[in-house]
Amino acid sequence: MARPRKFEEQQVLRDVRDQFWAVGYEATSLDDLVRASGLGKGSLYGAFGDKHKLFMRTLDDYVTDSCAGLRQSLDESERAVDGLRGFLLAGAASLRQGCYLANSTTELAATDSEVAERARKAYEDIVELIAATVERAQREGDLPGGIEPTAFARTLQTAQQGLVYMGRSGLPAEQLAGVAQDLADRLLRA
Amino acid sequence: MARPRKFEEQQVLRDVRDQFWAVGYEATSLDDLVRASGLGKGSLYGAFGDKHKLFMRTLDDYVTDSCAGLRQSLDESERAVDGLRGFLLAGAASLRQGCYLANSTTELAATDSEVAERARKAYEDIVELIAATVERAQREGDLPGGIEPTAFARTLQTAQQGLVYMGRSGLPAEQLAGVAQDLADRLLRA
DNA sequence: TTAGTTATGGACCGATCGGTCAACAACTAA
DNA sequence: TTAGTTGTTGACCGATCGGTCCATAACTAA
Repeated sequence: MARPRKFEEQQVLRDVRDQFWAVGYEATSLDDLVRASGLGKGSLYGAFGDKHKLFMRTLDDYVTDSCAGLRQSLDESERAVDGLRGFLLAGAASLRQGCYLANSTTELAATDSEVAERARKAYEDIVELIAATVERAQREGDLPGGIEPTAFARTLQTAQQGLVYMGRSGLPAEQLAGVAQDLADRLLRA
Repeated sequence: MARPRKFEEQQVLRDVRDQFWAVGYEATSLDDLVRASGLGKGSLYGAFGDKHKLFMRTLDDYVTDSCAGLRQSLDESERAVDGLRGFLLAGAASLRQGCYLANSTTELAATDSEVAERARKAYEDIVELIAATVERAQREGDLPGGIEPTAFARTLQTAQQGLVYMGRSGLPAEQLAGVAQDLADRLLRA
């Protein structure tokens, strides 16, 4: 290792991610990242590669952490349907900040195939988690057996992303919360 | 007028909008706009002002046209509930391209108050249109009278924006169409 | 101590950014 | 015709972009 790094990698990645998150990928300059991380340009390049590699790293970490958190939240719910409700309501929590993956996908997926592919995989993974929980809710008698789990999981995911977007668009928090309740009530009734 | 303009304003605005739409605001350079419009930089500035003014103009036009189209589509529906269903399904039509307003809002609303304000107004206008159509559907007996029109309009709008986003994220067209049908069936049942 | 290795940080690079401007072209009114 | 006005064009501007490089610092192994 010779000379040791003077920074904590995870902390730097979080700071960099927050900078990208705050203003977007294109609007973030290397100087912004230097300022946010406290590192010099050379260190940033040496440790993480160029701007795009660094960005993809923060996006990967975000997706990994988010999926792990979702899995845990779903598994922790004694009744699966409560987990599904929590998943929906979570979409109304981020407000103006939005979701890092959704913001990045909207900005870049049409022109950046790496981002597009990452998003596709992430949403497929989430659908799998949700679908498994839908099946559990059916076994627990909280959702009709006739529902096709994967298709319904996509419906829930779409509703959740709608909430995320309406929050980003500036819909007032209390109105957004009302929509979230309404959607949960309508989509998760037995 | 002295020397007449050699370009058609509406056509230039559409070309410029399509360029912004294709890659985003920040990723579009003035040279891109010169190329897309066929005009020189000076002409573009003389006619529309700077990059941001030009962008806001295209966004305003898009919102105006979209709202007019929606109003017409809703009014043309013999049964209001069919208009509402059409509104939902329309969210699944744009696919990767997404919605110009939604793309722009996600990219810019957090840092550009003009865009944020424009988006907020647009979505409020749309909620009004939808709410009026919800009331009509109630009078026509296709929706329960107990529903609060404005709140339910926001629920439908949120679901529609979820569809728009999932399309942008790359969800395959046939799956997106399935989600749209599913959402319409679940949210618009009497 | 010394030789070797890696991390640091900012000076520096060519390219490109958004925006300006002056010379010129194309019209109208007198 | 001529004077006045407006539109067009691309050369040009300073600023900033993403990225490189290197002198130096901070360590380890011999």
